[in-house]
Amino acid sequence: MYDHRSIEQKWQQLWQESGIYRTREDLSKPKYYILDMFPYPSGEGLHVGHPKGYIATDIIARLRLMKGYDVLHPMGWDAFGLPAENYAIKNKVHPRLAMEKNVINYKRQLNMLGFCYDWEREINTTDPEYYRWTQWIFLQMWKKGLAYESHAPINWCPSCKTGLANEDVEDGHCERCGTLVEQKPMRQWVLKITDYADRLLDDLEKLPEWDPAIKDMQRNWIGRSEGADINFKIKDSDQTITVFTTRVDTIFGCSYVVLAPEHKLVTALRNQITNWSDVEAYIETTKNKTDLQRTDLNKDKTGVKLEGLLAINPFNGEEVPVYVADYVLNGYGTGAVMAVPAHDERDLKFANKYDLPIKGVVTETGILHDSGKFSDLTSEEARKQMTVWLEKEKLGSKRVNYKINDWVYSRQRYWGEPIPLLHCEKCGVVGVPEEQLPVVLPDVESYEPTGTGESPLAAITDWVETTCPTCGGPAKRETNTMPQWGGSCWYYLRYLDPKNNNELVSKEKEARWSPVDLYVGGAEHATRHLIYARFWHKFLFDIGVVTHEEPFTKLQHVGLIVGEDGRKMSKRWGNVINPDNMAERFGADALRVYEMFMGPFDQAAVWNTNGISGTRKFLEKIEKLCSEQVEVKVDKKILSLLHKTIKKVGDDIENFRFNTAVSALMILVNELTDYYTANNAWALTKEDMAKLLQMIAPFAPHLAEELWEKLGYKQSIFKSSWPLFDANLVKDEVISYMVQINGKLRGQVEMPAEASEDEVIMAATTVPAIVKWLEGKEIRKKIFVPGRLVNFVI
RNA sequence: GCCGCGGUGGCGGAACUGGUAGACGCGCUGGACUUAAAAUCCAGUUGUAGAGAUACAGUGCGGGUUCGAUUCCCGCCCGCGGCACCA
Repeated sequence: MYDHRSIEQKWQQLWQESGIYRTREDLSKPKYYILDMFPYPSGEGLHVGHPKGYIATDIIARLRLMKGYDVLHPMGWDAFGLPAENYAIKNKVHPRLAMEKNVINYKRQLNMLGFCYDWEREINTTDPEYYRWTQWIFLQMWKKGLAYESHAPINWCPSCKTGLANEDVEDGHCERCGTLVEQKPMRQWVLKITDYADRLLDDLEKLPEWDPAIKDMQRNWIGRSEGADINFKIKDSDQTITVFTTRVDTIFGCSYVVLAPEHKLVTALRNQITNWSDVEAYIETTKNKTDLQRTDLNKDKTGVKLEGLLAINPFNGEEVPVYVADYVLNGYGTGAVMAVPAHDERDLKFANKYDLPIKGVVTETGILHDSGKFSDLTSEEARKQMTVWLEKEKLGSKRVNYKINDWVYSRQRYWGEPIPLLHCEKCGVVGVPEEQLPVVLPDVESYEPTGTGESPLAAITDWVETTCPTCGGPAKRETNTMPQWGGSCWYYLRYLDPKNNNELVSKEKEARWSPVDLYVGGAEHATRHLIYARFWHKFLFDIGVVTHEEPFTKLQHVGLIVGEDGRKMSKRWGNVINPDNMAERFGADALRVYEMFMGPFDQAAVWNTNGISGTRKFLEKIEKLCSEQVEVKVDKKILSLLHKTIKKVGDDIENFRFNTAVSALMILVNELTDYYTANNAWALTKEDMAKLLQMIAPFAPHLAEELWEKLGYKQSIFKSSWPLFDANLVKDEVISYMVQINGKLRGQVEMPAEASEDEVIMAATTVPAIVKWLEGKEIRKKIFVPGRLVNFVI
């Protein structure tokens, strides 16, 4: 039984005093930038699931340190956001105070687990010296026309009283509080992420070391689809309905055209529509539906025919009726579709309900018929030729559409970065001059959201009212703030040069450390933070601030740790396991090893407190084995096992197979312990026992340091070089061949590694267990796999 | 509906490019030590039959390829995650 409390405290203090984990900026060494997704410091503190990813990066960082890299492994706080603000409203304290308290607690917990962060580079998104640059980047985007003011309806959370981005809505509900989201027209700032949609999609191909699951989620979210815009002239009118379709090839089966209820043409054609009151009533009812009601797939399709209107199919001149129906979304494509009930499920439902013609034009084998001169072509070929024809006749054009929408970037809340813009009566919207940044978030009387479309900042008259830097006349500050996701879009760059007062990162530091070599975090960020950060990074590349097009070379997602009841750890279920208790009872080292041993890193794992006692026992064994130097009687087999283990542990760590690395170490320690018990001697020399400790060190740094010191080493184990394996010792001298009869294992035979095929087969036929099976049988085939097996087919 | 991931003992999970299925750990059973318990140590632990050697079955289900399949192919079932009236 070792005293983990004193050992862990001792080494944490020594590490802090020596500054051993400070990044050296040693240009003679190769760089390695390893990053965790920085946490939001919540009031509850860490639960046992949070550090899983941090443990993994800590292990890899320590391995790389020992392998001679200049390692950058920083940590910081993503500290703007709603929970701190809601806490502030409830308790009438400044959110900054709650946040500062939480940060202290988080930092204590992280240090308790022995992480090797370089705390001199700590950043906090709520620090004006930090968000000065968040505002600066926003300003550059605004100058390039990538930030624009919009009045379109957006997602509005009536409980949080703020607008939300599409990414913040889950299943029609507010991602933060679960309230049903409404559509509300509102003035807002929007970032034109759609301008980067193509690059965000195409450049995923340049990221071979990204988790494929995350890449797929991003592809899905961007949702590129290729098709064509097609113009349908309206009979007896100079207006045209442009529809978007990915299936031009089915156009000869088009039996009607549909407009979204919000489509501009509906009101523009009002005078020609003879049943306007019906149409108006329909539009009114859709307006009152929530998005969730509108997009419910199971609901009946509804719509109203626009009497008096006929649209002309440009391919065959056919006149088809026009409907308005809310199954067509105004926000996607052109807000109008051509309906082909024979080849589209949704159109079919609608056609059946309103008794519209259903005309098939493509066979099951994908060949067109009844399609004029395009008949007999394949769908694919027809799409090409028909699009060419459209462009030649000027009746339409090729078109690419995306599901991703521009990023609604303003929030009507207090605890966020002020948007650095002014509204001047004469000059319109004016950017705050760069030398006046940061626009510091002022203190307010009440943090309560107003619900008026303005943030609580609007109440501070002497902050809001200012002068226009362009004309010197009166101007008002923008009172909306940035969303939670703003500060995290670029934080990985600030770690490179956290105290730079002149630029967000210097050219030298950027060139030295960019891009991030390894980034680890939760998959829930796939379509938010990870898309936003790539978007900002590409923008920064375009304006020459960074030198790479992608910020993160390798991305690995971490699997959740769920409670012992199989549910997500939450106060609500009372299944939260606190790392403080676990570290107190079993030690930080045992907790670290356990979390890595639980299972595959990227898969969800169920917490089991019994399991941690197993890794504690493992560490006890090592402690017993290594704390006292004894006589050495070298055992060749165990020496070979040591070298195999060195190879395996090194490979496994780099490939996120921590569970099998730990298992390999357990096997080695078990062998050494058994030998020690039987012979009262080490099976390995002191130098080789030290190699065992070096392998343990990334996983259990405190115990490894302690035992390393006991073996007589004066410098930290993390200043030593990662052991190399001897390829000759990894190879087996004697191979145990399995002998099969008809593919079934019937015996084994030990042969020297250099034995020939004939020798092995010879030996195999004489194994008693095999002789029995071969007796009186004819061997039809002999299969020999070098180093593995012999199989007799009889 | 579309995309992705997964299904192996009582449990978490191993198994390299098709080659000993169940490593390692937890739990459980029996034993040693102890007045007793905890801790520790030893033995066992997929199922069926058998005292045992051993035999047969066995990696979600049904087929296939192969000397040999958890691994490859075809067709399903179930679970998880993402997207979704996206035309």
